[in-house]
Amino acid sequence: MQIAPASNSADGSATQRTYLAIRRMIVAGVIKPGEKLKIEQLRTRLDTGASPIREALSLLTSEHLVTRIDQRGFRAAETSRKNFNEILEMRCELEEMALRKSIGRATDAWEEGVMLANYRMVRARQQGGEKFEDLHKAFHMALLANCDAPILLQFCSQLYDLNIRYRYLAGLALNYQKRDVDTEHRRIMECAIARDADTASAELKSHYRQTGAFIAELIGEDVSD
Amino acid sequence: MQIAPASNSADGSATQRTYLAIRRMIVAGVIKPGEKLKIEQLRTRLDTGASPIREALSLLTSEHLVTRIDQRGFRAAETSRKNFNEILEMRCELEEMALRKSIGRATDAWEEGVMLANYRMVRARQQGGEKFEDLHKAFHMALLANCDAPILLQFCSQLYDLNIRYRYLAGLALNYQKRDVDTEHRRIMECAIARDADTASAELKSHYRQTGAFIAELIGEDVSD
DNA sequence: TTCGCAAATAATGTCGATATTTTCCGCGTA
DNA sequence: TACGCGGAAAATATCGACATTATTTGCGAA
Repeated sequence: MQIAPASNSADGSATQRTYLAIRRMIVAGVIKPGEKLKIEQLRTRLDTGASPIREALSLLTSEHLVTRIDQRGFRAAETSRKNFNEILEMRCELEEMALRKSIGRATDAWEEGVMLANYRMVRARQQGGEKFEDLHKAFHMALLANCDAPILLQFCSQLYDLNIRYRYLAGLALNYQKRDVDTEHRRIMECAIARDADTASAELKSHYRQTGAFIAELIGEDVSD
Repeated sequence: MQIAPASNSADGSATQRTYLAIRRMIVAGVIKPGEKLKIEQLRTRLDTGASPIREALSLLTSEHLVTRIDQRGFRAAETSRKNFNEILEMRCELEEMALRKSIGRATDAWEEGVMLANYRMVRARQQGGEKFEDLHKAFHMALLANCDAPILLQFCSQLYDLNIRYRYLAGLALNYQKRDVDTEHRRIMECAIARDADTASAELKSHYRQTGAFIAELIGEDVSD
């Protein structure tokens, strides 16, 4: 098995770097919901021209992290409880689909990939580095990676980022330690590797909904849904 | 009820126009799968600068209509039977979700919107204009429009375009007349308006799968899935 | 003839400048 | 004081030009 290195972020074109940088800032809450994204401002901040920024923002618009109003520029997407609920629900539906497919086509290589991703994630938490969140996503994506449905996979990835944004905004990277999240992850992984799609799906959704319920409370905002 | 005009395509920024123009060309098969999309070429063809084209292509990349290889430019996305099957399946799943939500929240205004969209679509076919395909999409989207889940709706819209591309490539805008598609549409609409979510979903999926099976055959290509 | 290397060609990606549009501010009027 | 109308300032969107990278072409050697 070819072990992939832990993704370099310094490579690639200016557009790619800019895209990743802005996305990171929005997801991590450095840029707040609704905040204006001025080209000039980003230009100096990221030390690049207008074109890469514009392209990056266009991409982010497709991903619902940025909204665009014609002739009036870009803004970080607004957040709302309703939006959060939709993301959570969609995630449960689509990840279940992907997980079942993944398990249905299980191979040794996939198993190993999941195992490795879990190991890296757990280690990162113990070491307390900043890498944890990326590896957390990598673990969840590794579970789905075998589904052989690129579009579905991309939807899941997108929804993951939208969801994690709320976690950052709620400011509870810490809260994780209270629940025994490592155990939850291990249970999901073990069910998946044991080819038990029903239990794995149930555990996965429960995992998401527990975190989800907690965050939903913190969002304040009365609005209906 | 406010009756919306049948969408102007000449308005908006250069980026918007460019985006719509290129998307239309790819979806309609004027640009073939895998074809190189040279900036210079598009620049003269659409009479605009490089920036709007680049932005438009970035957007289309997110929608799986264009692929990008770093430092090597853009190409129209490849097609394959496997890709088609994924699109079809995703569409059935997601549109069912959206339709059920839409019906669950049914209102008079929504009913009227569906009715109107159907009327316009049927009329366009009879008159044989080029507007039919747009109005066909408008009808299907009208069914889902009430779901109150913007992300889901966008996924459906995206998948619709990906799917219809295969119909164009198979070259059977005509084939439609053989089956009584108007009746299928009417049945779906009537079930939806009658708040019968189960039957409506079943009819909708059957509608897609009938067309889908027909197209899948025409794709040739042996490949596994 | 075929292969590989190197120059020429072409295309991408990026930058800085400009025209157009929006936004902000202050002034005059009811 | 409140309102609306300009005009100034700022920001967006777009263009044309340039640097960098890929691709093709042609030449020489095995």
